[in-house]
Amino acid sequence: MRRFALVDCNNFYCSCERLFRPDLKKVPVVVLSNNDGCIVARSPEAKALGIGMGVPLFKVRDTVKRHNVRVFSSNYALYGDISARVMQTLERFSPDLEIYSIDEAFLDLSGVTSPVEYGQEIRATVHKHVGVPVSVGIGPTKTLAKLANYAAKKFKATQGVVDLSDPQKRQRLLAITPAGEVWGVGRRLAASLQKLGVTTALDLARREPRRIRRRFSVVLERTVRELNGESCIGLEAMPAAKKQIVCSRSFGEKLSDYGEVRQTVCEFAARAAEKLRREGLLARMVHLFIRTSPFDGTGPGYSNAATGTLPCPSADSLAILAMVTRLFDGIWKDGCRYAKAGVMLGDFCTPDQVQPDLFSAGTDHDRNGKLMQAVDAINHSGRGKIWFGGQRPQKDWFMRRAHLSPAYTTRWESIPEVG
DNA sequence: TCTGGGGTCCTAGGACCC
DNA sequence: TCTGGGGTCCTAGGACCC
Repeated sequence: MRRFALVDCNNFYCSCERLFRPDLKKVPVVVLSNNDGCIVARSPEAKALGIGMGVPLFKVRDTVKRHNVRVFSSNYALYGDISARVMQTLERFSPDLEIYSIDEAFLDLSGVTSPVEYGQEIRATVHKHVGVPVSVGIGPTKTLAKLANYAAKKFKATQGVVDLSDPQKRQRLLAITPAGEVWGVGRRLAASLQKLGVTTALDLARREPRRIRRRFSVVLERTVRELNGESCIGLEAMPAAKKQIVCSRSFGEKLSDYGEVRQTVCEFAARAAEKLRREGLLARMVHLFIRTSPFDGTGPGYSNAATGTLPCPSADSLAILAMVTRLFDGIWKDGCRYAKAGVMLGDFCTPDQVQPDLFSAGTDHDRNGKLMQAVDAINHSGRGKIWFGGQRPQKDWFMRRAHLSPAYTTRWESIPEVG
């Protein structure tokens, strides 16, 4: 029988912050989204205080103050590095591993004879080598492994490992799990299902897959089958090639000045182009959007976007910047308080798939490839040493990060000392 | 005062083809 | 009265995930 495990770090960002701060054990900790906007991770103590996931910080200020909740800005340099260490450790436990997100991975455990003990070993090893707590869910399908992981986190008695290979055990858990907790069932679907009298995961599992397909979609049909132990979603050990790259951000403060917003979108364009080159891809499609805040009652609301096609697929910052400034002039409107903008690249191909322009000598990629390599190499050692005309070098106001922890593992100056 | 960012997949409908 | 059938490609929008 096939057997999948889902290994998921517990409150990952909070656990990372605690790694070098033993004094934060047992106290409530939260981590914020970009711009210090919303709460995106909570320690168990913070959850117990009733602080919800995704809640804007300003709405829980009182609770934070009253219970001395420790607040951190998101520190992706730290989380990315810790994540890589966790994944490296997991690789020892299965040759087939799919890194599903920054804090979770699916493992193929098909040959393993005592999965629960194996799960415990995984937990202990990650804790010893990296120091963050993980939970392990095991099942014959990915959806069931996900559900097992949910149970492993929710019920203390499981000691962080749950195996749902046994159908009876499976049924007992499904019966007490709300349908909305199932992987692939979001808020909207949960509400629609409710109307059909489907409230628990077991209700969903007992529906006729064909009818679910007709009423909803093939995606939900697969979910139903997976809940019944029929594996429909395989392990993807090779990360799929990206289909789009986005660089977008809310501004640290509202901007109304043409020049300032223009510089900012150029900055996004340059970052997106950098990501594109790191993937080794060329883009044909360039998309730009700007908008005011939907929560801002003080000015006129405005949101607009434009898409352009490059004459020749490119990863050249200069070509992409030129396109973005052209698009920008097409959608700019005076007198608005802009809150957010973003650049999206898409319609990718690889350099060997490019059809060169009949009337020009070589592509942008040929002409500027070396220049881009040099720029990336220089900027790699610390952001913002070289930038293009129009682009805005990063400034303090660009993003609020008032509660940032040190980059303990990725900057020499920030390595903790033991006295 | 203060509300994240980066992705994927599926479906329906229109344009167009023979 | 009554005007086909089968197919592809593209886009926008919706839903989901972390």
